[in-house]
Amino acid sequence: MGVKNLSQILKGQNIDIKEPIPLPKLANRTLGIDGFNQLFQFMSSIRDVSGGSMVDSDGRITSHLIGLLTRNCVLLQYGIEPIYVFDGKSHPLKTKEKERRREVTKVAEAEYKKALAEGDMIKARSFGSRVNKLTPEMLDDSKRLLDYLGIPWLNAPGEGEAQAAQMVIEGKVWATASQDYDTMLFGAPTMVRNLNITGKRNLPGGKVITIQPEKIELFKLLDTLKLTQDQLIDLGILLGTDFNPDGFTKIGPITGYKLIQKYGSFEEVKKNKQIVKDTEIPYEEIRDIFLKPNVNKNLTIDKSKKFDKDKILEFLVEERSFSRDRYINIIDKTVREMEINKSQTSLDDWF
DNA sequence: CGATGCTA
DNA sequence: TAGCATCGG
Repeated sequence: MGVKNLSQILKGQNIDIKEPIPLPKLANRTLGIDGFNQLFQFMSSIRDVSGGSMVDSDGRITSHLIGLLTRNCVLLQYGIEPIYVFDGKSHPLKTKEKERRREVTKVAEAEYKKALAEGDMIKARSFGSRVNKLTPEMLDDSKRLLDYLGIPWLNAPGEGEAQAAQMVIEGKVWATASQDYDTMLFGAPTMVRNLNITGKRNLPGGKVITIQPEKIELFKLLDTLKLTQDQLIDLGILLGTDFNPDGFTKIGPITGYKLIQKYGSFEEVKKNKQIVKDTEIPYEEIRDIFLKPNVNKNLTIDKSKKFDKDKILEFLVEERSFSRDRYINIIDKTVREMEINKSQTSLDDWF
């Protein structure tokens, strides 16, 4: 989850580069979605009362399937075309970050079990949401459901985020749908934030704000921050990325931004700033992860699969204990809306 | 997460 | 009927 703090820099700027974009305005747009990222979001938010995952009658986890079904039905109803991109092999430099995440999961799991044993459901829920493991079976389930939903998916050779960005660059998809700015470091010209969180969201301190999807363009981001793409990447490295998760002590978004503004590049910051001088990181290699990412170029997206109501129901109701009554409405509505979208599109083509 | 139910 | 709580598997 590197360079998350980048948004804090933007808050200090007078220009607001975020452009609100309501879901209907995304009709007929193709969005590249980081599959793993999305599945983890579903895993942590879709839980039972005591903080556990949702499971079918055989004990297999279904949280990710509930999320995929409901989320994508809404997107399809708006005529939005999601494409899921799954991570392939991660870069060796990401090992440390992956170990850190594994450790967080381990601690959360222990605390979760402890809270359950003590009957502290508030605590159990809190820690349970951090126990997220994605098994190969769950990944297979997800791809199977996407097939039945008629949603294309593909396996990236490396980072899913990087592959999605490449596809925006090539014009294969209109934007990446993401929550953090990593995708911008990979050079995606357009991203959509908050695609997932519609409506109201509770903030710490009892405040409630209304969240809506917003479009962010790379050129506006660079213009506003007066940075080049290379400098944006260097700034990311100063703040910490997945490939140097610790960043540098005492360098947060404000200081990091000032340093890049003042010195122009990571090398120059390193020459002049003691803490950076003292910390050994393979910054050239990290740069290359963003500048020459491990991606497939000019790949063809398989759009042959169609939304198949019967297969969805067969899979989820027969195999995974879903209630037909509960989900038939959203499925039928999706079929209806997609028909309307189709007839409108063909009408537009005619005239 | 998003849909639905309950309450004032 | 808006706003919060809870359910779903």
